[in-house]
Amino acid sequence: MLHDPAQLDRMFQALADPARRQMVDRLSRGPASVSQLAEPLAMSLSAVVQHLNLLEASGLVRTQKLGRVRTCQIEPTALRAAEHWINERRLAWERRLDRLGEFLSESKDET
Amino acid sequence: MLHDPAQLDRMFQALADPARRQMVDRLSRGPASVSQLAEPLAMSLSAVVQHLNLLEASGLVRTQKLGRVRTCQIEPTALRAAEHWINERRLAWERRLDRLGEFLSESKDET
DNA sequence: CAAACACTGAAGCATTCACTTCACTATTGC
DNA sequence: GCAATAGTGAAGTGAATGCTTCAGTGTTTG
Repeated sequence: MLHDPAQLDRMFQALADPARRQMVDRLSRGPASVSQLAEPLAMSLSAVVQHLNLLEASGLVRTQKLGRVRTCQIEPTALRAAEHWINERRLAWERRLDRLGEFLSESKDET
Repeated sequence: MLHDPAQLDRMFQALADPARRQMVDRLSRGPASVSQLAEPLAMSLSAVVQHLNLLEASGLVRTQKLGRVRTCQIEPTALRAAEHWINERRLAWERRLDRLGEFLSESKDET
């Protein structure tokens, strides 16, 4: 399920930028062309393309060009990998807390 | 559930660095002091403290100082917020795919 | 009390980032 | 074929990042 650490790195790096997250957000509602992605963003088309290339390199977005328009869509597997990383750490922590809680209430029973 | 966009920004920013993710990973297995966090990392203590301060500002980690040692632990609510952001986008995309699939198989039925 | 310990903070420095502009290449529509 | 469209690529710039070193500050411990 894509546990390549370098890939994970590029993914979190990609998600770190607000403009890129906004692009992912837009794409989560359906595919879009580069100019459509650019439209709500207060920056040049060129800047958007640079962000997009990063998103593609990170695996979060896939694009294909038909004629002169590049259509972009979300790659859910990559999103799932990032989600999974966070989830595992959080669960590890929470399981630890649970065990600690049990331990405390048990040792309370033993006078 | 902490939807402050600036906070989300700081969180993803914090997760973007491999050293900081390694620190979070370590903390998911239980609390640690600054020097314990620093131990596996190939950088100065000072650098680690700088990362740690970022992690704390992002809300991902909480610390408290007793005597001369600062003990750090994970703040699972923050992790959950990041997880949630990703999850929502992924689900939106997947629901869209599902609807599309239904639509296609339905229109196949109508000759 | 002195030395060791566990950080903390400021300054500096090299690299990376997020842009910009401008020039350029394919497509498409008239 | 020519103009408009959709995007690409390279170079440059200023700000942000990720370190380093070094000089502290409190806190324990022998």
